[in-house]
Formats: sequence, C-alpha cells, structure tokens
Amino acid sequence: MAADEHPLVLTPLPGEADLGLVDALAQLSFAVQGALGRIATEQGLSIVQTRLLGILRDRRPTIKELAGFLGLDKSSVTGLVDRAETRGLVTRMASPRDGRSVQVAITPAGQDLAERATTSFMAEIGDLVADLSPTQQKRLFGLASIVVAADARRRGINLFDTTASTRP
Amino acid sequence: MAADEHPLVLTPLPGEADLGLVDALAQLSFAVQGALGRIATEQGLSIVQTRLLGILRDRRPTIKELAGFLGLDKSSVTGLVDRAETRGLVTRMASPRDGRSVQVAITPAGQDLAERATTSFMAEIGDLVADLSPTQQKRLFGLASIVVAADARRRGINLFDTTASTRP
DNA sequence: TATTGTTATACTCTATAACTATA
DNA sequence: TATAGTTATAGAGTATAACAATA
Repeated sequence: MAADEHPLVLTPLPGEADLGLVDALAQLSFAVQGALGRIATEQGLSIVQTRLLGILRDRRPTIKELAGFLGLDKSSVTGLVDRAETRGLVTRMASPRDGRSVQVAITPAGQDLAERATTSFMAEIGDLVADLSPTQQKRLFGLASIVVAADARRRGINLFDTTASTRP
Repeated sequence: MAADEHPLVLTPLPGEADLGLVDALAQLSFAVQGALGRIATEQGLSIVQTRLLGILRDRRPTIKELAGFLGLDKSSVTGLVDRAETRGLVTRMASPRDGRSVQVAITPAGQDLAERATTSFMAEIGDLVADLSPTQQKRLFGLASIVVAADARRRGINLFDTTASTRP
C-alpha cells in the first residue's frame, strides 16, 4: 500500500504524525490482535486471559499490579482472575507482607495452556510476517522493541523490574 | 528491550517465528490498541465503534461486508450498527439491488466524530513513535504496510477494491 | 434451497460506586 | 484516613442458534 492510498480505518487529515504511519500501525495492530484472538479461541481463552497467563509466567503480582500491567481497573482484574481461577488456571495466595493483598500465581494447567498458546501464536505470526525477508523481520522486531520499551518507560511500567513482585 | 530478554506476554519457546519478534509485535499491538482505546474513550466511543466509523468513511457496505471487514459474526455487526444508529452516527438504507440487504452509511455527526478521533489518534501515535527517527518511522510504516497488505490478500479482503460496495 | 439480516440467549469484559478488611 | 480487594450493577461486545424475508 502506497503512502497516499486511502486507509481502511482512518482518513487522510493533517496531524502530528504521518497518517500513513498511523494507519499502517493501526491495521498492523488489528492483524496481530486478530492472530492473538484466533489462537486464544483455539485454546478456549480470550485475548485478555491469554495475556494474563503470559504475565503470570514469571511473576506473582498482586491484583493492583496486574491492573497496572493490563491497564484495567482493579475490579475488572478481580473478575478476570475469578474466571481464570474457576477454570483452574490461576490461584490466589495470601500476601506474606500485606494482609490486604493477594498474590496471583499460575497453575500447572495454566502453564500448559500458556505454552500451547505461545506455540500457536508463533506459528500465526510467522505466517503474518511471511512476506518479509529475515532482515526485514529483524528490522520490524527492532523498531517494535524500541517503541514498546519507550512506551513502557513513559507509562512508568518497568517490564523487567520484578522487585515489586515476588518471584516464585 | 534486547532480543534475549524475557517477554511480558509470552514465554521463550522454539517455534516457526523468532519469539522476540512475536513478542515485540504483540506488545506493539497492545500499545497501539491502548492508544486507540484512549482516544476512542475520549470521544465516547469504543475501538470497534471507531473502526466502524473509519470503514464507513468512504464505503457503504452491507452488514455481511462489514462482518468481513471487522472479522465479526453478522449478528455482532447487527448489534454494533444498532448502537451506532441509536446514537445517530450511522444509518441503514435499503439496498437497491438486493431486497435482503441493507447498506450502512455514516452520518455527518459520525463524520465529525471520526475526524476528531483521527486527529487525536495521530497525536497519540506521534507520541508513541517519538523515540524513532523520521527514517525509522518511515521504515516501520513500510514494513507494517507490507504485512498488512499481505494479510489482507491472504484473507481475501481487498482493502482498496470497492466494487463490492456502493460508493456514496 | 440458499442467503441476508435480525432476534433470543448467554457469556466475557469493562467501569463506577459502594463496601469490607487491613494498614 | 488511606489502601487493597470484592461486590453490585450496568452496559458494550461477541458468538450460536433459530427465525423471517428475499433471492
């Protein structure tokens, strides 16, 4: 798609960023979310449930921390964890440090499901970027990484600092 | 984030695509969806409603065509259009060619809202990619465009062929 | 018979506000 | 008082199945 062709989602207007970039990114995000949704459905999960399991892979966050990771209200996370717990995918544990808090941990069943989802998702994304050369794929990865890291930093969510969470 | 660092969403496993790429793309899609969600909320819309208005900007698709564009079931689109119609953002019109079909069109109020959303969204995405140089932004745009175009082709949705829809 | 769209139903997801328990 | 979490409530979004109208 050339930069001056019309977009599916939005329309050409002047603005801070180039619309072509904006629209391409929006559409790319829909394509990726579509892939995520397909593999989630395949495993009987939703995108958010899949994301929850992925986060819990190497963390035991509180409800509040999960809300920060997911960008949701704490009450939404309560329901999310409720449904996952009912299905035996996660468990709540009392926090040893704060009587008000709970820590959410993934179960072996949840781990299995998360791993199957990961495998399927990699295959889907492999298909999605199949038209890019290996060099282009690396380039896309690098650019996406820069954007994601900068965004996380701006939002004050350090994806790699786990001092706030107890590691299993 | 370096390629060998752990991901937020998914976990390192061998697969068809490099996990670093997969995870970076997933996280990028969440970041973009987050920006979309914020501007949609700003305008009193959801992401899907915003997307609907964007699609209707230069098309008058049937419910079935909309379902194809959005990747939803036709019954979901019925409800989506119902809610948008109640708010005066879109209208249903009888199809001149098929008595079973309706054509969905955007209203002036819907146009206004879509344009405001577009302006806000461009600013948000401008912030999101602020850490990339202009050259890198163009590169990201180009790579995203290739992926999106290939995906649309594979799914049999020609984003630019409007012969199936009546143009206003 | 097949297709288009709607309706009925049920579930997930989400937020706001009020509440409980702990700090 | 302030914070962590839950509950109650309401609404959007989604899919499946059954249905009506048209092709």
